[in-house]
Amino acid sequence: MTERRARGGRPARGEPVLDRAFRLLGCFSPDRPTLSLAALSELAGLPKPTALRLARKLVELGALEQAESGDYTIGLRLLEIASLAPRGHGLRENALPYMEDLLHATGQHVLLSVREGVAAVLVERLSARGAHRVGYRVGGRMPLHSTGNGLVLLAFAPKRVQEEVLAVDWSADEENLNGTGAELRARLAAVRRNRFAVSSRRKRGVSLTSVAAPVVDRRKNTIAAVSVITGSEQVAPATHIPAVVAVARAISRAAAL
Amino acid sequence: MTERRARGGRPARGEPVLDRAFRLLGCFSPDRPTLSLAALSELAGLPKPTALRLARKLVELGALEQAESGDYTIGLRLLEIASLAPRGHGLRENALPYMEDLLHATGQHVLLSVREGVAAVLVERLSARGAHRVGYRVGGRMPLHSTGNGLVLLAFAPKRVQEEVLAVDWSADEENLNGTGAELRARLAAVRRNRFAVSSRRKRGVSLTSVAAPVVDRRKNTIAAVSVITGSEQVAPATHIPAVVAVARAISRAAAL
DNA sequence: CTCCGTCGTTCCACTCAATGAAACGGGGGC
DNA sequence: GCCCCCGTTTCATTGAGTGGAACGACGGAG
Repeated sequence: MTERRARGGRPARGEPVLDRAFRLLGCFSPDRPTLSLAALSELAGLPKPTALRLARKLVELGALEQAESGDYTIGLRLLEIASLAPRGHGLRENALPYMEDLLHATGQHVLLSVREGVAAVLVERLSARGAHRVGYRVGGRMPLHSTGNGLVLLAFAPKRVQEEVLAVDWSADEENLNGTGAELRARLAAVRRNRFAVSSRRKRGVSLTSVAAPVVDRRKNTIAAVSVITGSEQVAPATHIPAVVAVARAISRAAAL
Repeated sequence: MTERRARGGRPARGEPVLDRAFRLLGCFSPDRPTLSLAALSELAGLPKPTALRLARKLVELGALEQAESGDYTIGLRLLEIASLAPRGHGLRENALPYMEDLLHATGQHVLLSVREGVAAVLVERLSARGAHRVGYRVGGRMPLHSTGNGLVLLAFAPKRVQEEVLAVDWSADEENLNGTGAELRARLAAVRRNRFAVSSRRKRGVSLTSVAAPVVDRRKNTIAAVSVITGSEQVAPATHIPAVVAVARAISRAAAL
């Protein structure tokens, strides 16, 4: 009689818990640093009870934190763990003093980034007092084809990665002033020859110029890139090339230990 | 005939996957930034096949990375996610310029930390050229009872937390020069009254003095602590009190936005 | 005041994703 | 040759994970 309908039961195609958990974590972004349960469940595409259960466990583990309002935030535990990433804080630790030198000697911003797939991830940023506000955020991603750091990382990346980036037509990218296809290819060759890159890009009207150089490990593999960013109205960017190259070498030596 | 023995089957008491995954991540430490599968399985107390399966999934998700040697490392993806923690990089972003001022104006190291349970977690550290090497690592933990930052965070923490710390007998702690029980209690009262803390501790023979002050939010809740660390042979630490207090207020204002 | 929408939450019958003992192949030391 | 430890694959077993439904609380609109 009591016509019992199937209640719950597994999802059509089961998806590993870990994938879902990291999808939850991935829902946060600079624009959305805090999220309600409903938003989380919506963004991650998970049923509410599932999102709740996962979020609670993540809070218990310290990966998330919960404000009094009930909204969720990324937790400190993740920072503790992430600070052990050799390509992150490990690298940063060695590079920081040299980056400070570079900041005082040159431009408005000094950036340190590493390649992750077909993007550059910003590991550290130092900014001079009263520098132009830039959109670059530590932990954020930037394109490989239209930034100084990106060009360096791309030029010394495996062929496979280069082809993947070159296959895309970037001509619609407003910020990109580095050309596409053959043009970009020539640029990369130049970067390999000179062992530095100079690149301009347009950001909300103003054009910014970056000078970048590779950081290498013992075996001369490029592991990161340092760059100085200056506004176009400043002194000729070429002035900074020797300083950037020198600092990149210094960091390479410090990181080789 | 083919005497089939039960193969595998669930563990005696099933343990959530997420707990295990984070246990794996928690196995890494400053001394052990890279781990082999065997080490991972050993440290996390997981059967080898289970450790392998989890580690592989974490690599797929970017939470771990694998060197050519096969050893595992913390991955960059975690840094990307962690950089969205409001109490981590969010706070840091606002504090950094003021911390630089403080560094140039005063001591050897400038520290920014927040409380996580009964420990202080270091969110940022700036060090002067040629400063004493200190064991403090960004992302690392320090005790609440024996550091300047710790005392500030403890003094303004909920009663519950204070009692938990006070209940422990710290007299065996070699580094602690702040006393225990009633002594420590009096110290905390003083910190609340003065709104700054001065604390010394012994580190490998040399004694270091830190001057710390609270960073507060709009509602005057203490959310972090800034401190300057100087070697004992330097100028009187008290000299730095006004600077530290002023910078703490500046950061409070900047973080209130 | 009532109504309605949305939010976080609990319940629980249903399964498949997760499990780990066993067995395997390969490399390094002795 | 032998042994030992490493990472890996296999597969019978089962409880951890699941989500539709239902609930109480809050708040804004009527």
